[in-house]
Amino acid sequence: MMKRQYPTLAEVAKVAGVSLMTASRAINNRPGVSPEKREDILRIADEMGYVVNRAAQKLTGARTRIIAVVAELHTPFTSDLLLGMGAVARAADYEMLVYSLPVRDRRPPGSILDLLRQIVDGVIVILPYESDYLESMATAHIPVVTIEQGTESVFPSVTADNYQGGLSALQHLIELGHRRIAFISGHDRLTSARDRRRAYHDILAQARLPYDPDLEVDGDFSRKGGFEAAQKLLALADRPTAIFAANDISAYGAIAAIREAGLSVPGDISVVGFDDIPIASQLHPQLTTIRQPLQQMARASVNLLLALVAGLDAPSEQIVLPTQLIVRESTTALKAKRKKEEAVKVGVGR
Amino acid sequence: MMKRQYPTLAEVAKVAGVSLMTASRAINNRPGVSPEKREDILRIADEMGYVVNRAAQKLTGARTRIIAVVAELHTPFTSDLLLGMGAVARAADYEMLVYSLPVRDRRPPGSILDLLRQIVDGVIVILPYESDYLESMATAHIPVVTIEQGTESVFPSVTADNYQGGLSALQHLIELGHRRIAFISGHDRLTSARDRRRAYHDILAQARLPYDPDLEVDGDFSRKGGFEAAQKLLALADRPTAIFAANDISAYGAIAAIREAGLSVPGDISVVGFDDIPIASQLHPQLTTIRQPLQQMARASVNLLLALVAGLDAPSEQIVLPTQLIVRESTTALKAKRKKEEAVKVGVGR
DNA sequence: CGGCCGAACGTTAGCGCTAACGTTCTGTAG
DNA sequence: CTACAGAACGTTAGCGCTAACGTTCGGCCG
Repeated sequence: MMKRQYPTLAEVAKVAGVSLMTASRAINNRPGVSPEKREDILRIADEMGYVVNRAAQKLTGARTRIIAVVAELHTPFTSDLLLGMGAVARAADYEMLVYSLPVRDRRPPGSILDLLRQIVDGVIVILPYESDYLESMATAHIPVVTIEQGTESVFPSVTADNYQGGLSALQHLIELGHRRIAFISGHDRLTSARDRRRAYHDILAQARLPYDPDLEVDGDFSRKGGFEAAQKLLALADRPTAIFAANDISAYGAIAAIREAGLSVPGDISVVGFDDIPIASQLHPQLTTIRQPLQQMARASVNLLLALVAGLDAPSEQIVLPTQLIVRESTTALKAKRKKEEAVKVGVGR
Repeated sequence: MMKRQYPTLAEVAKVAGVSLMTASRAINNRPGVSPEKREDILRIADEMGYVVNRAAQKLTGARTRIIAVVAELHTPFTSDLLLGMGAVARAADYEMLVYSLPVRDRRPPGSILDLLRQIVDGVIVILPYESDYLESMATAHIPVVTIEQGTESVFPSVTADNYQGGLSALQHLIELGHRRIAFISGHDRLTSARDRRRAYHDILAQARLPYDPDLEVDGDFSRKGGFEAAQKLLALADRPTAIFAANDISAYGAIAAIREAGLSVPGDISVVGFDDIPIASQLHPQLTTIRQPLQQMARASVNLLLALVAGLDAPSEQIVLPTQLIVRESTTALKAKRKKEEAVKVGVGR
């Protein structure tokens, strides 16, 4: 269908009165062409509306200057991450394509890499959860960088420091005087959720606070989950004075439950989230949370990938980027009176 | 780099003891091969891990069974739309790639189509606003379907019926007895925003309600814009009893402002949004709104595109899909007393 | 002034595939 | 028994490009 619309390199070369190869060199900015001729060719190519055919390019084994990102599109941050990656890629004169992974697809899309490697030079895989098919990807002979795969990844990876972020969030609550701190967890399927939970356990130990299994409730990373988890926490005889929710969404669910119970945030209960989703600074109360370094993750992953593409044998690097505590309205110091009570009851931390 | 890892068709053919072309026919499910041989070849190809090289395929002018979607990734619904499109495409044995348009990029990405046509069989363009570069796309010789481009599109297009949706929303308010209805608008840059505004003007005329310019305030499609718009409306001497916000986000902004002013929704003021974003059914109050037929839009656009790809000369079809009024908690009938007052003041509508 | 070197170009082969046309062979009509 | 149609296969050319070699030619050295 519709042929002969775009000129080929051969046609450009003919018009320019040079050989095909000279035109190729000129266009790909390679040595072996005199400056005048190069300029000539480029001008003519432009006038003729020449566009390289990447399919042909790829077929010969050359780079196409396209990268791909494989991601579950509606996961909280993917769109921000992708936007960042696109910008970084474009700045490096690369184009970026996205493959949208079907939601919770059971089938390994290892074949997706088989497809992509025929088109692009490298792939970034955003897989928030551990997956069997990561291994199936190892056989696809194309540079791969993973995001959010934790430190066990076979590929070079970039990830936010979920563990340190969790520590900061909890440290913040402890500094505000809280001793009875609950944790609303996410799916353990997610590497990030596990790291945040680990931070919770470790900080208790570190601050010499007792671990109460009643204070750890599953929140499913969802608003509903957070809501129900908070209800369970509020029903406890000795309810917590602060809650660390594994993500912002469930934090807001918890806040809704707390308010519905006639209590206030942060007056009665302080709440810290994780992620710093955009509305965290707009919804009331503005949420104290942990910000993920999305822009840095985007930049790091693309740069890492491009290095691999360029053949720089970057060792299987694991880049972990720092998170940041953002203090807003949803947390406050434990009231003096209750603080004293707590101190008596629990014993003074560290 | 890394060559000779995947077998080529020629190798498969050799192992199967047939010619290259016979193997090609077998794999592409074309006539001219005996059933036994076909089965044989397919089995061997599978065992050898053969994967068609789409770059080579495309180079010969054949279909690659890949489509692309060009979209601004973080626009409200794109992710839902894309998910739906991906599912439909996969069901038709097509793969789908996404090109993430830089946010409010001034540069025409017409060149993007030049890139994509070398790789895919057709493109869906999601452009919520009118754009000059749509025309620049007309020259790319590849099937294109647009979404949300309104009826002036040069390409076959699929869109939600924003006008009818606006009418339903306002009709709902009128049926509840409201006469003094405000409109919080979006950017006029967006086709959808313009259609919703038009519905507002038309319904006033239709219901013989007076048009009061004070009741039409820009809300920018954002939470903040909705918040500020509502503040202006509340400051009016004769404030509205109902608000139609051009999208859910600004509706929630408006609700926040109303509550901050010590009024209740829907007790004092009813609010209708547009879009039915996921949290509209979760946030308090659950929002009465207009649902966009995203799944249908996804299905229609992909099917339309695949028809074009198949060469069926679908005329430049403009598909407009119906929206749906979802009544939840944010609207209620105007209180009898006030209703009477209003009736006297304004005159009875239609 | 011959020889040699390197920059500037050209030619050839082939990436993996398919369209288009050849070839072979079997069955059947005349 | 010949002719011939049609299914089942094979061969050839070429899609647009680049790697890997040729070729040419001006300049510089001994």
